[in-house]
Amino acid sequence: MAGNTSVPGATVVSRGLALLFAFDDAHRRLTLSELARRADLPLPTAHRLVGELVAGGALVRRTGGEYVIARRLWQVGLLAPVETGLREVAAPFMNDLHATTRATVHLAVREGTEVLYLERLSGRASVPVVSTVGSRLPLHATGVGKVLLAHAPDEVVTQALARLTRITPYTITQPARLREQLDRVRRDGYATTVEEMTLGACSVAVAVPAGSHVVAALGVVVPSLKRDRARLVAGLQVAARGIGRSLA
Amino acid sequence: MAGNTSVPGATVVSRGLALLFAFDDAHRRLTLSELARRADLPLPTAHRLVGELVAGGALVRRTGGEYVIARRLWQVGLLAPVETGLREVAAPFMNDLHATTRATVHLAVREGTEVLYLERLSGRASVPVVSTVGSRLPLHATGVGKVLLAHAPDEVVTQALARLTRITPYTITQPARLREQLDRVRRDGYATTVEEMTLGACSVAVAVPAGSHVVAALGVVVPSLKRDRARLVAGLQVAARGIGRSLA
DNA sequence: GCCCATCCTTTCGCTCAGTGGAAGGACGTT
DNA sequence: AACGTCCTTCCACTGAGCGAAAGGATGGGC
Repeated sequence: MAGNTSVPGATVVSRGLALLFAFDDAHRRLTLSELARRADLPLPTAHRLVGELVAGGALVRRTGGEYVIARRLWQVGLLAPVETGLREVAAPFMNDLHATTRATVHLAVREGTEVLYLERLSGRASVPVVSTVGSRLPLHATGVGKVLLAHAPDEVVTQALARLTRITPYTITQPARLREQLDRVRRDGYATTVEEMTLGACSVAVAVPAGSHVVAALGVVVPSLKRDRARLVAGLQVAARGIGRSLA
Repeated sequence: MAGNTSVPGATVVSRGLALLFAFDDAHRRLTLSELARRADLPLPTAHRLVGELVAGGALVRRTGGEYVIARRLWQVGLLAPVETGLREVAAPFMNDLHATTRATVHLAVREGTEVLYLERLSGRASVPVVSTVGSRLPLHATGVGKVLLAHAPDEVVTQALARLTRITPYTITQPARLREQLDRVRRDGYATTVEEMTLGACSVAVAVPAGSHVVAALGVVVPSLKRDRARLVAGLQVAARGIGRSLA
């Protein structure tokens, strides 16, 4: 009378991956029951699969019973061809920008309706920065996100405008106001945010062109825009144009 | 009369992972049959599992039939806690070093009898550099490797000396000669290589201390050591000491 | 002390997902 | 036309995977 009632179409592989993909930037350590919940698996099943993932070197169990992604998976993940050319070309320009501004410098691309951070150079730690390389954030609340959205197909813009999540009191949640800002971004050639993602952090970003297309966005995070917005914009544009030229 | 003859102790999960771990720095793109060979699986089995890995977003099939690690796995891999504290602390010091030397700068730790590269800042591209972040190389043929070996337990040294693979004509393959060099590394406080890993590339490296232990190595790669060995050693030692102090 | 919650672990019999030999197809080389 | 290598599909057998249920372990509230 016993037996299984497993969801049809769910292979062991897909379940194993569901467990791995249960981790994200906000959940780098998960307990067994959290994993089971997030991967939508019965606890005993999760228990066995997680055990196998640990045995296979994909996860590590820490003292305390929390699981984290193993070093081995880090090594394998780094083999993925994620905008390799772009990142290589951008690196020296980002270094220069970082050296002259001392700000946090970001390189990001659009992935659906989110920004995907490809590269980051941390500035003096006084400014809080939430983004991490590999992490994704909504397009409407970040400088690089606004730039990417301003150059995205209409379809994407519509989709993004439909769900303007409030993150701080300053996050723009009115579609009309964001539309207006996107127009301004296209006209002025740069985007800004003022504490829309993180309190105490402002940002400036510009588009990285390749031919006539925009392939990425380059941005900096600073404590305030009052003083040197113009200088930052100029620096960013020099770097972005440099990257664009090197890509051609 | 048909049936299976699957290897005992091999779960689906372990096989899936074997397929993922079939990728390495020298094999970032693999065909189905290469995958099957490297993971030691029958072709039809590999075919099905790889299909599931693709469906699950862990692999991507490129036009031409080659598989590569998917972007999604890159994102998950980056969540692994791989010497996070060390890398964060080291970043600004590495930036400074990179700015003053214009050389390729490396941060690495020992993993068994290999060097694991944690961080890299590329210099002017004229010098060939094989290491990548996340990649591993033998300890005896790299600057950072020699430093790490010089401060490794005897057991590890013995193991490493037992297999001194020749990589270039200048690779040190005589145990006695390497032992002598390791003594010198401990005495002088730095290691060098001269085209022992890559023709046309030399390196200098120093230990990163944390308290009385060595936790990592910091190195630079340059086209030649003739001119500015002393300057490089000085720069490296300042940076390494800075990192060590910040870690305490 | 006792209860209840939440976590993790193990057991166990059913059954279907996983298995891989065999066969077939696509392409290129000799 | 005969061989090589690659990829794909088929299919009958079966043991690997399944998860409800039960059993521990721990911690907090009263």
